[in-house]
Amino acid sequence: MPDAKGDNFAEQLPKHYIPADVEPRWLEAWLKEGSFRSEPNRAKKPYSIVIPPPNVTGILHMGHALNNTLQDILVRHARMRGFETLWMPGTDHAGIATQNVVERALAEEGLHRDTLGREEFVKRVWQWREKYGSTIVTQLKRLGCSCDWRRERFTMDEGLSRAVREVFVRLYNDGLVYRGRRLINWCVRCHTALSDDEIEHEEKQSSLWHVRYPVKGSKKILTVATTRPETMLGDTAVAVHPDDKRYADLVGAVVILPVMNRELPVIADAMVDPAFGSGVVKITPAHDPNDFEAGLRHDLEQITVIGPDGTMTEAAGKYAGLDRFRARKKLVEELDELGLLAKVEEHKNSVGQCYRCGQIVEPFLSEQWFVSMRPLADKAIQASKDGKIKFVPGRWERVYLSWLENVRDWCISRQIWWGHRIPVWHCGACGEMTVAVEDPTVCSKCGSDDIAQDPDVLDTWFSSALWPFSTFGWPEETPELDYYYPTSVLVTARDIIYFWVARMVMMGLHFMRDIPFPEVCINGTILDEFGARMSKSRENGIDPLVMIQGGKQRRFGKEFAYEAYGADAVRYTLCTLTTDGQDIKLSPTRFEMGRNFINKMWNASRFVLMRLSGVDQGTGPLALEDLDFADRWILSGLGKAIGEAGRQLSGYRFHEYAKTLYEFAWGDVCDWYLELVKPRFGGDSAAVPARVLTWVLDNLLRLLHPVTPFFSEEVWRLLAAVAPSRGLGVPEPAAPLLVRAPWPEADPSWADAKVEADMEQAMGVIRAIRNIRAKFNLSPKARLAVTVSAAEAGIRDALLPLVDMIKAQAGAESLDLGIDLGKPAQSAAEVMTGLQVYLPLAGLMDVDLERKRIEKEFDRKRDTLVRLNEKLRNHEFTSKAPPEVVRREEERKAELARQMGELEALRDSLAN
RNA sequence: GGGCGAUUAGCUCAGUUGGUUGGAGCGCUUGCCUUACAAGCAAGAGGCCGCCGGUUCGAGUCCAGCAUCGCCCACCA
Repeated sequence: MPDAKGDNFAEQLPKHYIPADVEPRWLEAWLKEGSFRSEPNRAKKPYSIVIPPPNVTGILHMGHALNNTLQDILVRHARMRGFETLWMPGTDHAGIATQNVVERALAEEGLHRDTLGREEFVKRVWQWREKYGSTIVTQLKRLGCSCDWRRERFTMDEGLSRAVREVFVRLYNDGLVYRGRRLINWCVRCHTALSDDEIEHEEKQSSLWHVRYPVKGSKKILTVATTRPETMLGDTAVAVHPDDKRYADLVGAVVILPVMNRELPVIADAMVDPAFGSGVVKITPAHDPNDFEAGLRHDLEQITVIGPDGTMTEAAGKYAGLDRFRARKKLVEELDELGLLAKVEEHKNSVGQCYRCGQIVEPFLSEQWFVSMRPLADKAIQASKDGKIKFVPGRWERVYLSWLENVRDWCISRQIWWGHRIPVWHCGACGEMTVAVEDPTVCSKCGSDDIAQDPDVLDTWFSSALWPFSTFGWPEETPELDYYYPTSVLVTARDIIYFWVARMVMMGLHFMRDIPFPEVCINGTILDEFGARMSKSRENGIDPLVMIQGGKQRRFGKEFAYEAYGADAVRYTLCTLTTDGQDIKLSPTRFEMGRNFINKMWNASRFVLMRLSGVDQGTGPLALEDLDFADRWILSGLGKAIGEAGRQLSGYRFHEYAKTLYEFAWGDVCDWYLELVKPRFGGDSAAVPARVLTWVLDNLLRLLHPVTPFFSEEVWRLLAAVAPSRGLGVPEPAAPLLVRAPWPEADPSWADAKVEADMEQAMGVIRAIRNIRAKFNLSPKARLAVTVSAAEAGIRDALLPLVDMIKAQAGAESLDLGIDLGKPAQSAAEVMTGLQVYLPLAGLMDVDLERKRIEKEFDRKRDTLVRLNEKLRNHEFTSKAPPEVVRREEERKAELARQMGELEALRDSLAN
């Protein structure tokens, strides 16, 4: 660790902040000190967050960076506020995603899971996880995430697996888990069932084929419209609307299914929309959800013509063995040749695709396990309606509710190998199912030992749904579960409101009899600089690690090199961009903003450290009278900033929090206070400004810590070397580590509206002088004689004690302050609220330029005055607007008139 | 088909409960290597707040409609 000793150590500090020299060091130190550890502690209030567990296959992307930065800000803030704070980390086994990744890796070695066998394959996945599964965890640490890493969990851990089994068995016993032969979504590539939520719908241009079905024993033809002709091979009926007069006589008749020459009954069912197509629908119970239902109503046969691998089955006759899309093409050709293709229309329809591999999914009839959602969902709806769960922004509550209100039963069985095996054993002897938490050895009914465990595994989201309590040891009644549940808030992205948030609420309410979190903070989605989602195929992603550590990155077909902005800069930038859950258009250059801010803070800190070394700050309390005007002003600002920062964080207004710090730190402290304090470090007057400066920096670091933990911790350490004890009262030793230091509190006595107003006035004068300097291109070194003419005594008196300060900041040799002082000859002027500033420019002034400037100013004010006069003459306004508004406008009018008078006089004086 | 979000400076975005003269960062212009910082300092230019109505003494802000873009949902044979 770089030395922080010796009087001039601060001068040795680099002029640019170098995150790479700082961040890894603190990472290690915090972990070594156990700074993020948490234990149940009855003496303190708990604050807990469970991390949205990233997939073990995952590598950190910008969405993670944003989501986890926000969580870390909340967690660090809570920790500093004195809560017993736990951020619970972990990863998700991500069944299908991980299986796919490992299958691809095996394919590179020429291996396939089927040749390895289930046991060996699962072993390989575990090995893969051992090797690569901690990648994202390391990356989260690098980002600065202050999780209690000792407690890291994995959804396939022993404990969590136990929770999964327990939940399954209890739900089964409650009648909320059941098995059934249903039409589910089937991915022909992943070879598994999927839940409705795992399907992504995409609108595609397709065709609507009209096919002629001859009526048996008649010359009549029924024309049927379909978007999926290949499924007609599995038709078991055609249907018309019961009230459709066109076909009333045909109900009960029989049609001949083309190609297959199967006889199909014509049935009447209200599901048919007579206005669509010909008003006749083919019924394919095994390949369409509507038809499936209709098939049940009419007791129709279910013929599966498309198999699990996406090829046609034996039931498809001569099309057996053909890929489903080839079969479609050939079948359409055959129908055309037979003269049975009435017409083909353009048609848009949405096609369901697997969210993991993108393959078009098939409705597929099979035996699956389901969770009965209605009773669980109703509780989750009630929790929200009772206000027990609040969404931020609130609009997401409706999204959550509409899903719950329309939710259908959840297909939870997956025909893959990586995941929680369903705890059900089928008896070969009697067919009974034994559902048990512990592996049984014999059938629960007949006692036979000829039992085999169900081959299916559970949907990944089944175990994720238990995350807020399974991670704390449920079903055991652990101290953690008791202490940290419910958690304090959930921070996540909107695309998993259904998958995850709603299901956690359902499971939490059912098994813990309490909500898992009272608030759900939904952060925006990170998009590229053109507003597109980041994806590998678009090559538009921005790697957070590259932004943090620097390096090369391919984007849009080109390779770019980036400097190391540092984790703090990435965090700060993301924080400022987070406004009310809006999506974020991001480009790599945005991180310069965070880098610049931290660099500015670094240099301000260097300045303070350099000034402080060797200064005796004293040991007694400072009285307000001891303080300079500038000290009073910055303390007043500090108090406001502390209040603001805390309020904004409590309301999840991350952007406002960052902005508050930016304005106070860069605007007030750097641009003004540091400049004001400089002259006071010359002689022996340094004790007071040193104390205040130390205190301001101390507080600022604490305010910054949640968002820029590394930088602030580093400066905290450096500050301790020159000012181990701090405070405006009797100085007290600072906390050894900032990460555990208390969140600042504002002393109400700091607030001083008069000081702030006077400072505002003085700043105006300083800016006016600088403005004139710039306008007339005066050398920065030119020492000027300034005249400030106040309109009234109050203004003069307020400025009187600040004359030296104004002179110093504006670079004035002299400053003549008085009431209604005339304009010195050949001077430029600035007319401001309550006063004029004059600057003599003998020989330097361009009279025409100055006249134009004055006239422009005058015209602008006149226009305003005209509008203001109209407003004030309007009786509606003066009678209806609140009196203080009217009064304010009256005052404004008077001031405007005064300023116009001054401008007029100025213009006239120019003529002379 | 239903719902949600967005539309404000050249770009990316803030804008609290309606109330003086609508802000920031980047970019741009001018001048500065001023002993914390050129990743900086100082000064400045740049806005019919998407369009059209309405409510109101007063609308970027509230209401209705329209347009454009984006997202989500939906059993759209």
